[in-house]
Amino acid sequence: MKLSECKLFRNTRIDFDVINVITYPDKATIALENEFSDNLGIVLEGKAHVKAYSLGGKNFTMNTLYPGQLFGDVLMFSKQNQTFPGTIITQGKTTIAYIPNNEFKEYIKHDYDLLENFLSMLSEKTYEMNIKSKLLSQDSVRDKILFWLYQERRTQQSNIITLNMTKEELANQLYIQRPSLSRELILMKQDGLIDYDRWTITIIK
Amino acid sequence: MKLSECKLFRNTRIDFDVINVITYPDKATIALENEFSDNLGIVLEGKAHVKAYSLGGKNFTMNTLYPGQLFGDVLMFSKQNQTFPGTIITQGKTTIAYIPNNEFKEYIKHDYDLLENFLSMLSEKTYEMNIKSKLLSQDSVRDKILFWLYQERRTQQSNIITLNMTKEELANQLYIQRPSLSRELILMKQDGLIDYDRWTITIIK
DNA sequence: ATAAGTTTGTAACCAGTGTTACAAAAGAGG
DNA sequence: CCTCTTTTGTAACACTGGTTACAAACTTAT
Repeated sequence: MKLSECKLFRNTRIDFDVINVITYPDKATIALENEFSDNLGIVLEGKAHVKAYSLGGKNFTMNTLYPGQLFGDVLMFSKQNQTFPGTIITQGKTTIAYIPNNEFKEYIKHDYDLLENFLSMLSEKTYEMNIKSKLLSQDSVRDKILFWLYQERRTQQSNIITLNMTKEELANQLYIQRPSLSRELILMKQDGLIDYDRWTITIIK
Repeated sequence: MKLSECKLFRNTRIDFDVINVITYPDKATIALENEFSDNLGIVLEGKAHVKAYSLGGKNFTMNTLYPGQLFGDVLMFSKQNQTFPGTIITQGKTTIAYIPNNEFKEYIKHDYDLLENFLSMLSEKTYEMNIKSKLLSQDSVRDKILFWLYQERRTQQSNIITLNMTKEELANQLYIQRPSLSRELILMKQDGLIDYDRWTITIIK
């Protein structure tokens, strides 16, 4: 993805030539949990996980950054000297563009479209996190599955939910264990709530 | 709290006379989950809970809004027609100021201090939510307590954590049950990790 | 078609925590 | 000082869901 194609720069007139771009190999650590940030990062190619460690020692993925998405955005304007909530690790060869915070703040002062794009992306990030909190707050495995299904029904506009991932990955997204997911899907099928196969889950009622 | 004292308006020159202010009684519902928003809301007096219902039927408090804090901010700039993540309910007599989205967007275009304040508040909200996600991701009651204690140690700058709430409220904040909290605190005391009484918890190691 | 690798289903076990109910302690008010 | 209310401790129980391990089904490559 080119910088000019990023949502952040839609309708804007930034001189992209001066922006620093770095390509990382797989599994590269590009920012550490609790580290400070001087730059806005924009993922151009590949993807990166934001991982944090729970006190029990398990690490969990807080967020996955795909091309066009930002990191360091939340830290740029918070006045309390905050730090990265998790370690950012590339998944496969990944290209990142960096813009120093002070430069970006100048851009934003003089380009209202850039500002609107930035605000919009920040808001959507916050919204996503809201949804994640809600998911985590569901208190049984079944409720987590249902919550996820209802979300997907809205975005996929269908009762037949297509899984674009393995059950293992789905379990990760739901912050539950794979056998627990398996067990509960079977029970839900028995209860007539859903039907499912390898690639889809159908919401019956 | 006066509008002029709100963090949002620090160093700004807004004409506060034109802003609509409403005072609600206790337990008033001022916004519904999944409702759209046309206004930025600013809490001036009292407080309000943002509550959502889990599928199991339990309601849980996602967030509490205190004087100076905003709601509807995340919805104003998100382009995907998003809605309130929870129902907003006053706790005690509560005063709210409203600014229509389109007006606020005009203000922000022409007042960089207002913009910086807004961005800063939005970022801090996102940061808070990050912390909440991390808390929810801790996988045992003990880890949740420890996570909370470590957070508090940072903000209170002391190993002696002052509770400004009952154990019941603390349990709510940690999304666990009060007897579970009680039980685990006793075990942690036995294990020599903490000491505690009604008003404080002391981190020993 | 066969073999190897991956994904999913299945079962048994049990630790952790929600639930409930009651007792004890602390605080508030007269 | 006594009573009433709120907060906290305590105990027993049930049950969800994590854990582990293995089998079955499905993919993929040769």
